[in-house]
Amino acid sequence: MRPPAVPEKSLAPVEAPAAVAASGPRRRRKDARPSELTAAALELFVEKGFAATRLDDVAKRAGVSKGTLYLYFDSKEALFNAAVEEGIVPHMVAAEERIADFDGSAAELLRELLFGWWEQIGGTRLAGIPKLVISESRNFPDIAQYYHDKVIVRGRALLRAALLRGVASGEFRPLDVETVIDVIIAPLLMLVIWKYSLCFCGTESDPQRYLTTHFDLLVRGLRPEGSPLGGRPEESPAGAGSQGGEA
Amino acid sequence: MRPPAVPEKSLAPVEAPAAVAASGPRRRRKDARPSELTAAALELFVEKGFAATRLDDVAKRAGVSKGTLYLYFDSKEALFNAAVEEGIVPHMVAAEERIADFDGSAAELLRELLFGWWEQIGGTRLAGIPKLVISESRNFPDIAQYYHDKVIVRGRALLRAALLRGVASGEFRPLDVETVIDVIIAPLLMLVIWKYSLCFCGTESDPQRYLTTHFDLLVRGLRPEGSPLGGRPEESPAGAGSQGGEA
DNA sequence: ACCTACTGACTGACCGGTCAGTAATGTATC
DNA sequence: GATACATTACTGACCGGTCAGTCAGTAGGT
Repeated sequence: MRPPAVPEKSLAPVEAPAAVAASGPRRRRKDARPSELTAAALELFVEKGFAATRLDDVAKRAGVSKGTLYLYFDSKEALFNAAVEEGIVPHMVAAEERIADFDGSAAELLRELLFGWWEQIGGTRLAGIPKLVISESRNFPDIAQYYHDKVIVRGRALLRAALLRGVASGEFRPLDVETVIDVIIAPLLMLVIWKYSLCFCGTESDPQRYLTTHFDLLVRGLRPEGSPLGGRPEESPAGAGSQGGEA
Repeated sequence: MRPPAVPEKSLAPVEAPAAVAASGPRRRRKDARPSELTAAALELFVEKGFAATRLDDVAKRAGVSKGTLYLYFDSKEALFNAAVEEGIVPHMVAAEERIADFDGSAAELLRELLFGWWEQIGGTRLAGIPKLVISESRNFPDIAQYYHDKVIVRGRALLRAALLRGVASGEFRPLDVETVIDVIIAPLLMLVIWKYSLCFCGTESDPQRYLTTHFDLLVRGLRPEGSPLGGRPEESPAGAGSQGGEA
């Protein structure tokens, strides 16, 4: 009836269980399993979306069977929650700690936030999470709410602190702070969304230049009327190597 | 066997066939059907995503049965394509025409592009399309490619023209034009994505202020060193009513 | 021998897609 | 203006494949 040997080798030629391959024959991994599963799930959810991701594929990518998945998670949705949560929270905490004891100008703090975000989130595989949340938030409002509370609110707080510091010191002009925060965040999100959605489209200017241009436009736009470009001297005209891109 | 009168009234209590309701008993609508169906499909695809949208629901919302749907479209994917295409192309053409015979400063042209986009796309139900494309592009690369060719490329061309005009006239400093385009577009896309994904989260600063802040930051960031704020006098400090928003 | 992590065949619901049938409308004939 | 036939827009029960979730059973560890 069914092939006796070669249990699942014939299928899954591409997505071999990368995370697990070298860990002995197979069994006895109760402690490591959940994170292996959430990691595999996160990849596939980002890639295909929630509804189009099959749990068989998640299990296969983690190197186990679907049954095992249900030993650790009650449902597909629970797995989804766990994958998002596990991916996010530790990094938010880390970011807050890094920023807490930062001393420097407001522009430098802003720069640290932007490029630090790229180092820790935007440039890693975690960058798929925003796209995932955006895609699925209508179907999973609680995920969106969780993401909002645990990521958006806290991220905005970090930016708000930097902006208010700049305004207080006179480094920035008076601002509609909350709206400026939106305008700062948007290009960051688009950067990762682009990467996970339309990346193939050729127009792939490198993120460093993109971030630099964004930061440069920003500090020029924020400083008071007639004020010179402050900050470190070594990053002088920044962002614009005159005519960089593909015209 | 089936209820003779009240053909499908009992179902669909919420999503009544709004577009069709008042058009006589029901039949003989061959010409109007396709656009009714694509409109219903677009709404549901935006709302739930492609995979999670059921064709029964699309048909129900358009006030017909699923069978009828297959008289006009070969498959779910064909419906998806048609919905996206029908929603987009006419508006791109219109935008290009409106811009073609625009005379004014580069900043004014930029302003026209931003706010015109909001009038024609961002503020309408078409705004759901970018979210849809982003969510599904991995699963439907041809849709993404189509969107890229017919919307992104042409939209970028409009912005490019405005920026190059400004650089040529000295109104803007020399720029990494392509990257600046990215930075201009990103907040626009995020505005509509936000609306269709995380809108419930309370932080709903109105789009007009958001666009104004974005535009204001932009022209300040783009103008050459030491240049005064040009453009119309009546929009003087713009974007920042000092401390507008919440907190 | 017992435990326990794990398996994978199974099921039941769901949904894309089909098609035989139905009811309006149009048209021909008287 | 009525009756019969033809056409066409549409219906909804049905089918087959897919997949989330289950559970009796297996195999490694102790």
